[in-house]
Amino acid sequence: MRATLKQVADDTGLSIATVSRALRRKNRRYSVNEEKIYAAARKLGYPFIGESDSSDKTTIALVTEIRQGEFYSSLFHGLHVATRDSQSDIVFVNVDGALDNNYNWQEDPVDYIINLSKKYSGICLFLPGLNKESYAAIKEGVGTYPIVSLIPGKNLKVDTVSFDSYSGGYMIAKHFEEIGYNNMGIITGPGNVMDSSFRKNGFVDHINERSNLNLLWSFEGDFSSESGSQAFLDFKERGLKKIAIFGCNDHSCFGFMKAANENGYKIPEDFIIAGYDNLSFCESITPELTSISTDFESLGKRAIRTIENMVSEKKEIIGQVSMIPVNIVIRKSTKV
Amino acid sequence: MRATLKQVADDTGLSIATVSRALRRKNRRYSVNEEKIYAAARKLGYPFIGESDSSDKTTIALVTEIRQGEFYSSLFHGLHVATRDSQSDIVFVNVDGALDNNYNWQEDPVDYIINLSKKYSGICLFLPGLNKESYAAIKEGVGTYPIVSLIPGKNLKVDTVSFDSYSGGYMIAKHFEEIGYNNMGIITGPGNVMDSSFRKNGFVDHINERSNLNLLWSFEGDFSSESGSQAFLDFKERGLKKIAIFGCNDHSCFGFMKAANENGYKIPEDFIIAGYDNLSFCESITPELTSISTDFESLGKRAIRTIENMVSEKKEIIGQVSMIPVNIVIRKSTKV
DNA sequence: CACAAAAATGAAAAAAATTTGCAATATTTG
DNA sequence: CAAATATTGCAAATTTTTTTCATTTTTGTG
Repeated sequence: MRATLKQVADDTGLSIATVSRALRRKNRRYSVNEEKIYAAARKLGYPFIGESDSSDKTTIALVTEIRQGEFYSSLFHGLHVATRDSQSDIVFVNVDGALDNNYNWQEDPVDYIINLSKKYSGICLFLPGLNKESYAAIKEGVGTYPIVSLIPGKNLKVDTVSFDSYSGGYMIAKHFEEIGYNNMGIITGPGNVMDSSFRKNGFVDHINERSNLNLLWSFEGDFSSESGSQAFLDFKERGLKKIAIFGCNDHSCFGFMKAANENGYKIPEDFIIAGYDNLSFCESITPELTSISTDFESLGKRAIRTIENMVSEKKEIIGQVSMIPVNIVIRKSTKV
Repeated sequence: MRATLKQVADDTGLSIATVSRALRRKNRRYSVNEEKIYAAARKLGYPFIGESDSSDKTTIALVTEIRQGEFYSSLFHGLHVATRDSQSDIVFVNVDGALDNNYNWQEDPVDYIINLSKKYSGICLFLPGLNKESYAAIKEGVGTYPIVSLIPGKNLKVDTVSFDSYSGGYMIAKHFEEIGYNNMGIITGPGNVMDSSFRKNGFVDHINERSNLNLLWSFEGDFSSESGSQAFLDFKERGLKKIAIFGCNDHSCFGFMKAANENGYKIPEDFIIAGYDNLSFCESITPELTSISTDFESLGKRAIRTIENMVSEKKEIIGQVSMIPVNIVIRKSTKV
């Protein structure tokens, strides 16, 4: 039910007239009753002047499961900065407790997301592990409403703006080749996370394209530092040396490097290694870690521009994909 | 001006009646006109059913300058988790571009924050570097409205919920003493950031309390990894050895340790070191870094409970301070 | 402490906004 | 292609909000 002045009046014990006057007044006076009225109006959801975010700015929601780690800050920061010279504001919305530690969904957030479309002018989804069926259901639910996923996927029904993870993996393999390594290894990420697969595929595909390159070792990790340490134990057990290792994210590499260091291995003598994400810690570790850097501001700008275009044009072209290029930052961990 | 159906009708070119029916319909039909109506209603800020956040949940705004780094993710995550078993929802609001790199304010966000009080039921401020006068102006502007600062300060006019940073610094000094170090050093943070001063004061005060303890070295840093490296150069130049160093945040320590490592210094043989924040990298560095761990979930819970109490009780006790205890996590960097 | 001026309040009238009944069109379905 | 269904605009009916006016409360001053 829509909130009316009468409800606010009943809630505060004041008359409708008083409430009306207080809420429509231009400058607040911060008297006890006025505060009471404001509080009740907020509680009951009564729309009052000054509530609307001024101007013609549209509001875009970034829907994500807020987790810890530098990565999420970078994402928020990038999107936030991207709004500075655009017509849009951005709000961060959490899909609560929906992902477990293995990046699988516990509860289906489809209905929740569909409902958000009533409130905001556009939606950016950043939900790794959300499956194809859920995307389809969301698209079905919102119709031509502007919605963009920031996670790469195959044949998704929604538009996608994401980093060119495939090229990232590819660039690492190419870099390894250029500095003279033919034998390579990989620590993969969670199999159900699309982004992780793309990174891996780009790397593996370049190796397969060249007859002189070999993938000698592969370890299935989960993006955690611990899995990097486990990867090292496996690596050590197999007696591998002198190979070039691609860790599908920086954290895996940190765990791997630390375990290697504790076991007396030396970089680049015993192996070289490169990661993905270019976290700030890449520069704080010894040797500094080569990594793929992603520009969240570009990602944010493109995502917001895509949504703004959808708002104004209402074209029905589904499944458009925008790739944001990534860069390789070469540091000492791959300097021979 | 408050938005009316007529405005939405004019904007869409449909009649008032049609707009009324579309917006009050229970299940959406996603026809072209209906989408048009929804879009216009959102744009003009017309309040429609399904827009209000259901239930009786109050919405609390966390006002911060979104920056990169694990720290901010932890803060968001902690506050988000804290809302799970409370009556409140939380929204993250950015005060745009207001802090420069030296943690000084460029534009005064006071008016903006005061305006937010119309929209949300309570406000958490996390704005390091905001000065006393600004806090006073905000308090003046919002009256008895529930507002809490998450940054410690001296004699602030607003309630504060913050980590017990002073004790954190104190605990480090005590730990150093217990493991047999009498000579100590400190890398401080930005002088205008209160939290940084408290950490330092706790550390220094413990040293001053004991006649056998000496503060041999102090370096003024700015919380960055680079300043940690600079600190090392200064440390090396002075020929100091065998002292216990407190870096006022983990990043300073990372920079310091890396520079030390590159210069052939060994930990714990040449010095021992402890940081503050307990970032995940503390476990990825060799040796693992002793640090003060802060529980953002507790901070969030307390902050939210404080605001909820203020909403319901409306008591006028200003300047209450809640301290959230911190813990020392002892790792190899201080194991002798 | 009395007294005037200013501000706040509620009841009810006036104005404005929203919903609904109805008939005319448009679209879909068999 | 006709029947059924859905959409739309106009105008009447209803609901909500604002304003007017009289009364009460608060504030400021001698």
